[in-house]
Amino acid sequence: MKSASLATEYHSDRQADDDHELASTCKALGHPVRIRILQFLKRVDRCICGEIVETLPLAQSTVSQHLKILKEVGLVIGEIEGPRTCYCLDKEKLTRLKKLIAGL
Amino acid sequence: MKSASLATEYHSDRQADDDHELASTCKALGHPVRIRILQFLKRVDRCICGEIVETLPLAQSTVSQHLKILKEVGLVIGEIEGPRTCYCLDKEKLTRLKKLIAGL
DNA sequence: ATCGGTTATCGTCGATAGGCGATAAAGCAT
DNA sequence: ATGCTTTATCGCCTATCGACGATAACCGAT
Repeated sequence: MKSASLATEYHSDRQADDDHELASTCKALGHPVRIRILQFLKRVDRCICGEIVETLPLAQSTVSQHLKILKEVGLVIGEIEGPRTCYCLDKEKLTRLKKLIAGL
Repeated sequence: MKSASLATEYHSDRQADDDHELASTCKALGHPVRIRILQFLKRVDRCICGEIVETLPLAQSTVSQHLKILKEVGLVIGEIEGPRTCYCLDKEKLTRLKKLIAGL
């Protein structure tokens, strides 16, 4: 059961979904360390977690948390390769973000 | 006194400033209500606070807080007009955001 | 089977975010 | 001066964030 609220008066459900997607993606980008991680991944294309940890003045567990957040919104993909995890950007998701931002 | 840390190894100060600007701007965008406010301001160009409150299912104080956050990062400008405040987008800041996002 | 290397998760802590009602502040009108 | 309208701020509460160390989980090699 879904009631129309004042808040959706001017917005289709489709639009509301976009709003939430954009907000949650931006929230994930709302920390300088996570921006750095994205830029690093763009430069190196793909790398294992340990390399990312080396570039940052943070504990391994903290970096792993940031990577988890980026994974949850789909900006980053992590593939398990034996004992390690290989990370890379999801370029499609990044493109979609750019499109949503450009529409503001 | 500024020491070079491992974290800045691949980043100029200029780049670090951009990272922080982008992160804090994205952080401000990281809530669906604030996305809605920006879109509403785009549609109506400019309006007083009360009109924004009417479009949202939130208390006036809550909306005022969201507007404060958008003002702090410069996405929104608030001009006091007598007893009320007139809000509008800062299109230059929005353009800069789009540029920074496009560079990711 | 155990060890070494790598990454994810847990638990904890202080700080911040997000919501609200109540109240202050400011300008206009009476 | 008193009110009325509008907006900002305060205080409170709960929930989430961000950092860390410790530990678990996983795999490959010995």
